[in-house]
Amino acid sequence: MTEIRTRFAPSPTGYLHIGGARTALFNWLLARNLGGRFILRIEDTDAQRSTDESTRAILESMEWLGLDWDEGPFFQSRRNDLYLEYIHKMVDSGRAYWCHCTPEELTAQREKALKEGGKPKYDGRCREKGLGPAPGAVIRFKGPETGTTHWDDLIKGPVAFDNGELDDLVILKSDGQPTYNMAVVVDDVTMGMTHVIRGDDHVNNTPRQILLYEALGAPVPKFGHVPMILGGDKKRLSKRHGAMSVMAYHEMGFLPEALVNYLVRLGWSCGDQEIFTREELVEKFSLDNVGRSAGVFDQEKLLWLNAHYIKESSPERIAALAAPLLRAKGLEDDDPAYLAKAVETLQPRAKTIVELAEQAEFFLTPEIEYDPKAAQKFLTPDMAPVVTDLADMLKQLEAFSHETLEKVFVDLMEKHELKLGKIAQPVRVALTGRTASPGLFEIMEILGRGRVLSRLDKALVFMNNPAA
RNA sequence: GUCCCCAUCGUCUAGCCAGGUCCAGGACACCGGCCUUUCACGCCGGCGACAGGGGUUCAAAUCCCCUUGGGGACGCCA
Repeated sequence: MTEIRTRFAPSPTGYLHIGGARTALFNWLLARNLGGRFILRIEDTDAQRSTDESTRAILESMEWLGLDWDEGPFFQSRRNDLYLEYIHKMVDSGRAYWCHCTPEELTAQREKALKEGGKPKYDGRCREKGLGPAPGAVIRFKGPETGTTHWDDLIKGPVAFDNGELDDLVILKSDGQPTYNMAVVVDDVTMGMTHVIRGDDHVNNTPRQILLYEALGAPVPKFGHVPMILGGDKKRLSKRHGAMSVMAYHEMGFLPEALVNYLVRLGWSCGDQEIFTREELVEKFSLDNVGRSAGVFDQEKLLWLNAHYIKESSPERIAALAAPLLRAKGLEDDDPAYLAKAVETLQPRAKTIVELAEQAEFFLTPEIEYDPKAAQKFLTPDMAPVVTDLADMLKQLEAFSHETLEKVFVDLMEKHELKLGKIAQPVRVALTGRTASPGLFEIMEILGRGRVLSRLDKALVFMNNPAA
């Protein structure tokens, strides 16, 4: 069997969104699974809406997700001569013709057809006129008026369209640019695509494109249409459902492997398995297990996967990801190992890097700020003697470790006849400013004697004079 | 309006193609419990679905038809 070739062909009219990312992922996975090649093509024939900034954003997103391409990126805007060559070849062979209808006439035609209960399509009035080029003229494909066009969709199975449903689509715009359908077909033919995996919203384009392949005498690739992603209200996913862009998820503190894992499982399955390494994905992916129905994007599940991958990652990696967020708040430490130690205690407690960075603040802040409620409840005058004792005992401690600290607290409990919980919470508030944190002995060991003592001192001041 | 596609717990899904082992399995979320110095993590348990109606068959979540519901497409956008 010859090497398969897949592609991802976004138009640079905005950032790479979740749906596009999944389409790219499926193409990438198919190519990697079958040992084929994955091509990236930028469809920028719409000069009005395409921007370089969008192209950069898309490439950045692809890279962040780890979807590397073997060829490209190719730009349609630089291949105009090629499209023109094919288009004129079709005119010469009688498979296409010039059309002089104005946009106004076409709109009128559509409205008329709609009123009569039909499909709003071009009526083919210029088909047999034998017109030539003219200002404002376009070239249309001369499609068959009878018969059916069908294909065996890799995901949906057999799909058939009546050719009578299709009108003569424009292949060359009046501005001299090819239309999407034409450019795509010429590209997919000349780039040797064997598999075209794209969004469900292209199903209606497929019969038209197949007709173009046939008119060009080119082999028709296999098509696979992946279902759309919907919002919670089952409507097509859009901005009002929340973040759409891949990089927004990056900024919200998601790990790329979490997004990839989530996206691939939205529409594809492999028995009951939920978590996949990239290697497993490449090994196990198959279009056979891609579902046919649309799926609702569920951020809760994405969050769960993200939490999972945060727990699984090395503290060093997570620390490196959180460091910039902390730095932005003016929190930094000369010793990267210190942050890594701190982060390690937070990994089972955070669902996003953003969340984790917030939780890590107390490790770095020079001055603890108390949550007012927490301070009021736990930093009470009656606890001052206990905290004073604790500080004294800590000063005399030889080794400042989890084990020795635990021993200190046991002694403290006995001396004051208090349960651990009674002592732990005030100390926790003193050290972190909050009532919830990683294990007390853990954080004390990491903070070190100096920070712990100064924070206890500050707490004592507060306890003895809560009004101030 | 016309055409195309889809239909299992709230959500993602397994099962469907090769009907019986499915009074339907897993995961997220939710609820309860355990663990515990707090919060998480983890572990255990619970709630919860074959859209409806006809067929075919000894037997249907699985096959066929209809209805309903949902989505998509009907551009000189891609």
